[in-house]
Amino acid sequence: MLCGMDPHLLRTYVAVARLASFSEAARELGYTQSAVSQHIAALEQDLGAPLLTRRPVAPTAAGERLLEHTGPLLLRLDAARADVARIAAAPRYGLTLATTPTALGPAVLGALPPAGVTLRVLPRTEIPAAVATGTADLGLVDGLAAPSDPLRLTDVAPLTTRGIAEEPVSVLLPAGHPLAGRPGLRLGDLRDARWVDAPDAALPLAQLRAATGGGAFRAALRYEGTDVRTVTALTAAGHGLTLLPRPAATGVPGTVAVPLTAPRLVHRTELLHGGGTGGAAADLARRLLPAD
Amino acid sequence: MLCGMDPHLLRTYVAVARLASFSEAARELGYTQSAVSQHIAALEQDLGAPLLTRRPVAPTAAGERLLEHTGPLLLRLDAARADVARIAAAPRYGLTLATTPTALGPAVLGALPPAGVTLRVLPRTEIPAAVATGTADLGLVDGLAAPSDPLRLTDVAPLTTRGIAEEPVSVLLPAGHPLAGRPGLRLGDLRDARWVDAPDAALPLAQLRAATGGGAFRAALRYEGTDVRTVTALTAAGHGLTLLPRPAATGVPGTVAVPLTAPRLVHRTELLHGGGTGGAAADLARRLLPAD
DNA sequence: ATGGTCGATAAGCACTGCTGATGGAGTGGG
DNA sequence: CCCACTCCATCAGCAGTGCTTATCGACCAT
Repeated sequence: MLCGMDPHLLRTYVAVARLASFSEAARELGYTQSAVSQHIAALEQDLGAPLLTRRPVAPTAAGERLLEHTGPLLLRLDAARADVARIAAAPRYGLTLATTPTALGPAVLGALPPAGVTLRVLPRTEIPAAVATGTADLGLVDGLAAPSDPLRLTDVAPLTTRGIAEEPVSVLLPAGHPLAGRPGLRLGDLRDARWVDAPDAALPLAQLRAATGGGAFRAALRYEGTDVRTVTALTAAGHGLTLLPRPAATGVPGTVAVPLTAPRLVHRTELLHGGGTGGAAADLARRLLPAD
Repeated sequence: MLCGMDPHLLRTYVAVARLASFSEAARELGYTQSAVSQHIAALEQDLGAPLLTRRPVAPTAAGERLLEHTGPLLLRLDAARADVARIAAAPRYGLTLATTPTALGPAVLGALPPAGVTLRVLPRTEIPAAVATGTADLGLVDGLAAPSDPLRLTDVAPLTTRGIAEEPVSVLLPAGHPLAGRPGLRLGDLRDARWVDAPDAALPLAQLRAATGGGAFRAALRYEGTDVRTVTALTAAGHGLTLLPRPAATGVPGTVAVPLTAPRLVHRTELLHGGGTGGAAADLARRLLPAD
């Protein structure tokens, strides 16, 4: 029998689940349909439970559960391979920095070397994975947190993480908004506000909810993408408020940025990198760290 | 060639690294020494770097790095298998609850059903693993945290985690200690104190360091074990102070428990369980949750 | 020298895991 | 109603894998 929980089997399983088809998965993976069928059968026998319904092909309850595991699992596997391989490989010249759009503050931009850096803007959740698998040499993640509290990141691999900046948080309002004149806003003032939920371009409402213990924030509009400009334009046009770090919120035409005063939250930026203490990546990492 | 990053290969690798011997590892795994040699060779070729020095057998830099990955990786694999298999398996009667010694407060003890529960006291770090792999149905982990902050647990698998209690933290002092008369203690008062570091029987000093941003606490004695009684006895005998949740610290003969007033930290207890919402485990979980 | 231990390597072989072919079940069209 | 088509399961066959046994070279202690 095929041996239990082989990564190969898991990969074909996720492919089958994703494509909802044995034959399609076989084509994608370069196997025969027969082989895929045998892979799934092996997995099901090994785990003692059917994972997929056939006709239509869809995950069973057990299969759903397995799918929740496979993602992190395969990711960690790739991360491990990449991490070890990185030690052996010749140090690349040219550095890739994965970042969220709002993490790129003036401090970071100032510290970048004059040439040889590739910036890659990614959704928040993909950055640890990118650093772990070596897709990027360094990562910048930001988010809402209580002052001096670290961010809560999914750990895909043993990564080093260090806070490099904390900035005030601002609420971005359209110029004519009734609250636009205030010197500061408490979250209670915004109980009835409508928000633009742009988790990968601004600060995610989900983090606001988590940090404050879960008031309901009504999202008028959801924006999926990484372009801050678009989101501020949406706010200016009255589609809803946006939460941004202060540097990113100031000076946007047609809007007013008002500091969020309560609860006490900060926009925190953290630097992620793999283990090595040598090489261009570590150099840049040191330059990004606050002086100490 | 043996295919890359097979769990089999990883397992033999960790065995070899742990035993520092190919032949020993072969014996333990039920292979031939030859097979083990081939496994390691396959891994090294796949990763493109030597992982072990021979004679003496010890991990290289790359090997050390790999070892950091293998633990969580293999754990997650077992967790996934166990989690999926659990759905299929007939629900066991008899419930296992993995817990730290200090997490067993009166609230928990009161909620336990009259019979059919196995308690298993484990080191803090092993509890998530035990729950994930199904060694235990439920887990109780405790630690120091800022009020209403969740604990920072290593995520081995998608586990549900809920806070079930927060209690004050006390410093346990021997009866004659100069500070024993105080109504409350600030951490600054204890700058020069000697501690008993008993990470698995009391509250770990490491967490105190992490929560306060890293003053140095001098450990006079380190205790590795899970018996609270022994640790309180050590403190009574003057070997150093101990940090305990208040319920566990009160009424210990020969000692005085003084609340820690600053920084504002609490002893937080969290309940861990796997996914299912049915079965005896979920019932107990519901009874342990605070009324809401 | 020499016996003993350790890991690397070669040769051989059983069996795994693939392919290709066939079968049964469901589906849509004429 | 039947036929053609698609999909997955199953079977047989075969190449290649990964194991074992056997041997070798290196190192160590006696």
